[in-house]
Formats: sequence, structure tokens, C-alpha cells
Amino acid sequence: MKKRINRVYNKLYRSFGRQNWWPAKTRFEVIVGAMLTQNTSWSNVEKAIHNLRRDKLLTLRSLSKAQIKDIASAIKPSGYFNIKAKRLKNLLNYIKEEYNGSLAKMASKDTLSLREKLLSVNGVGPETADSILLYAFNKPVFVVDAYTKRIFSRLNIVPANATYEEIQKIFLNNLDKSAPLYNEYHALIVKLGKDYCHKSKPNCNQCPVKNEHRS
DNA sequence: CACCAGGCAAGTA
DNA sequence: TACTTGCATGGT
Repeated sequence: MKKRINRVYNKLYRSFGRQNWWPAKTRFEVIVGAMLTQNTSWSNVEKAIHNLRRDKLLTLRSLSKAQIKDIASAIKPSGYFNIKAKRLKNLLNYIKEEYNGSLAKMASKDTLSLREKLLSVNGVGPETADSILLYAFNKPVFVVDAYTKRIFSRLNIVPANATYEEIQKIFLNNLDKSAPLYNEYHALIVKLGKDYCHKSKPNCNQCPVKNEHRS
């Protein structure tokens, strides 16, 4: 198991190279992007981020002061704009209440308690919380997404019915505890998923890890 | 035209 | 506990 998980990583890295995630300039932009990319293509998130920057809303202070309707209007291209505007507000309110609006203060807290509190915010689920922890705060947590589940269950490395936490544990237990490694691995999985492991291509015949398939 | 995208919460049985 | 549904735009 440990060998296979590391072998898949090496194959992906050799095929695709460094992905240089997260594609954002500041810690705050990572957090906003993590919320906006929920069930949404990154190209649409980029349009929304562009609008936020245009409207001078791409800072913690300005977005905290903004009205929901103005946020919703700016992030329209990312889809689900009404609910995402509320979710962003929920998270910003939480950061204000809990850390006095300081991301530096937030970054100094320990990973587990941060994760637990992020999950208590309405609109922040496990993948969004872990993406924020890993890509905004450089904490060593492994991010699991739909591609991870699809690809690694096809490889018979995780059970098809495994929960988020179960899948995450498999990666944490079989890789060195390293934020840069988790950063790169998740990014490579998304690259593989986008290019080859679409829902309608269940066999993934051209993909760089096809010879890892069992059965 | 159909299907999908770096989810999550709320509702139902 | 285990499904199902709403949320919504833009690319292929």
C-alpha cells in the first residue's frame, strides 16, 4: 500500500511536473478561491476573482464590509453566487470573531483546533477546510476531492464507499508528514482528473497510471 | 442538446 | 444512518 501510493505520486510527478499550487497571490485569495471553487471549474473562479479585484473587494477588510448583494454580483461567474456570498460572509465573520480579523493570528493556531473550528462554519466542509489549512496556512493536511476518490478507488487503493476521513487517513498513514508533498500530490491528482479521469471515462485508458489498475 | 466542474447543507425516510 | 435535492454559471 505504502509503495503503491508513493509510486503513483512519482509517476504523476514525472508525467506532469511541478504544479505550483495554489494559483493565487495572497493567503486571503487562497481562502476566497477555496470557497468559490466548490463544485465549480477553476476558470469560472478566476473570472469571479477578477471581478472582486476590479471592485476592490479582494482584501479581508473590504470584503468583510461589503454587502452580500455586492459580493454575489461580483462572483456571479463562479456559480451558486447567492449561497457562496453568504458562505464567504460566514467565514469572514468567524475570522473576525475568533481571530480579530487577523490571518497571522489564525496561522499561529494548531492544525486540529483550526480544522474543527473551520468545519463549524456553515459553508465550510472538509475539502474547503483542508484546502485552506494546506494552501493558505501551509499545514500538513491531505486534501481529498472527487478526483481523489474516483481515481484511487479505481486503482483499488481506497474502498469505493470510503468516507472523506477514511480516504484522508490512508494518505496520511502512507506518506511522509510533509505539507509540500501533500500540496504537490493533491495538485497532481487534480491535473490527472481534469485531463483523463472524467466521470464519463471510467477506464482512464490513456492515463499515466493506467498500469497501476488492478482487476 | 447533454454533461460536467478542485462541495456543502438541508430535507426525507 | 443513508440517500436525495437545491444551488447556477460557463466550457466542451
